[in-house]
Amino acid sequence: MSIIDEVIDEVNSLDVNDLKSYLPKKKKQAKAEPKELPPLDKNEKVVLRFAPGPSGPLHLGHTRALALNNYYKKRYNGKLILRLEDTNPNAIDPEAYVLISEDLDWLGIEADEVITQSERIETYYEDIRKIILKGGAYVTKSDAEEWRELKRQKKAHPDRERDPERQIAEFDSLLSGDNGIVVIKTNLDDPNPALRDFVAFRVVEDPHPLQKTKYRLWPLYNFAVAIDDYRLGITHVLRGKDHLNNTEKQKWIYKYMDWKEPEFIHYGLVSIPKTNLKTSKIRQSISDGEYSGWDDCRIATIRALARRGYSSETFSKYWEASGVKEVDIKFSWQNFDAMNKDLIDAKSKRLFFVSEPCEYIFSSKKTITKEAPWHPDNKKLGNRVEDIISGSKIYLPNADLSKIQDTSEIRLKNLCNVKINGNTLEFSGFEHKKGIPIFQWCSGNRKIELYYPDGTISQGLVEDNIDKLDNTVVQFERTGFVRLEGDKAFFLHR
RNA sequence: GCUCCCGUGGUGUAGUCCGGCCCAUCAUCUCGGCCUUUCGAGCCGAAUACCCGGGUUCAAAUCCCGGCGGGAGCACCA
Repeated sequence: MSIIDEVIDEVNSLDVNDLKSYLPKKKKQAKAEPKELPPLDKNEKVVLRFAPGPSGPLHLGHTRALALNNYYKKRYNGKLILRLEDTNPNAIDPEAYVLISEDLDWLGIEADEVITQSERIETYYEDIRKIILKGGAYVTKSDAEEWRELKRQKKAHPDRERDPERQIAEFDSLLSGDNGIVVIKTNLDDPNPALRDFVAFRVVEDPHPLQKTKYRLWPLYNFAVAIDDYRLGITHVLRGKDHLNNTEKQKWIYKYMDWKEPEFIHYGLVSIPKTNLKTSKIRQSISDGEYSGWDDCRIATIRALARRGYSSETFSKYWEASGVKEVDIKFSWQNFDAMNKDLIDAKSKRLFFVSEPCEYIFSSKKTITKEAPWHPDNKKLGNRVEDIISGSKIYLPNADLSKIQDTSEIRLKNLCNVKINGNTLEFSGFEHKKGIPIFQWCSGNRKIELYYPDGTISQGLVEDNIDKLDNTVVQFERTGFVRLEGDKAFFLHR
């Protein structure tokens, strides 16, 4: 009998309960401490940047780059530069320069420096001259399609081979009125067609919102970015995977200039479901009158989310938890909302909200006092108190009424029991009875409109004492968290 | 089509570099139970994952090969 059979027999003979003692022990959990994002390679002061195009205010999609860059800035006591990339005169909303700064302020992110690319055009001119002189760039006035077709075939355009002095002369002619482009030479044999020779400058005659007609030759994205990242001392470029090819292009500029490259980190793409983030589309809908503005509660701009009552801290928490991996991820409103709820729950006061109110008259021998806590757990917030005299109007939510009999006894939450008799609510005691339906109610006629992000609007009544809660986040019990704004309330989440 | 990146529960994430302490972490969601003057929160419990197939190895989420799947780029936009 082999040793294996012996062991099998022995094990089979054991009692089930004895066997349990052989199960591996559950390891006790190691740590509840929040996990950290991976460290950065660093030998020097960390300098990061956030670089949006000023085409509109910031939206949810921008907050990942912002949160991650700001995280590392704080972790390494580094520096964060806000760089406004306004080198396409046709794609600029002049208001965006201010809107973006406001959005950063609201998020609680402080840029140590603000740079506007359109103020740095001379720098770009100087550096491209150097690259041309080194033979790293050329000017062509050829037809765009012809030039592109040659690239597709991995062939050099004749203009590519001219000597640097000639290229400089051509460059000057672009500054003084000719049409053409400046191209960075890369490897024409590159198997990736996206990486063969890319345009560094082009002519745009349209006036720039800030520089007006001062310039006509404008740098394109990859050129301006590479120059600025170096000139501004950026040590770590942290951005989305969609920039993978751009990184390869930008490296050519570092190579020609003989510059040390920053560390490039690319995180995966985020898809944000059921959310329109396209600035141009939102702008169109605003001008069509469909949306009330950049802060319409149906869109996912920072200002709209702020108006709904999200805490700015939620954004950084969410993105830090999502990490910097190159996997593409799906944004989860559910997880995001759960994090936000964690932050606001303990400090949000509770209010009754009565939708589709039905009017009743309260009847009792004496005045009854409502004494309801502002928060069920956080007793420090105290109570809201209200005297209800016989003959007062009481409003009850229609949806709840439809579930009960006309003559039922119900409990008015935090007040007393009543019997429904026609349109009268007759006092029937204070005793807490099990199983009796409990109703939220309102005595006043304070109307409020509740706006949901899906566009629906619910009409209802709210407790009278909301004035001092204007512009704060409260919880309408059983409905969800909302932010109050005058006679409107914006739905945040459950 | 070409080039590049990436595949762990419904979702996000830890572990992958340096194979074993991983019958796989944490959060959220879902479902029970407790508590509660409805909701929420809290507490207790349950369910759910290593894309597939080969290989290497005593041992594979982890290393190798091949599939499959997802995403991005191929602009005189950013």
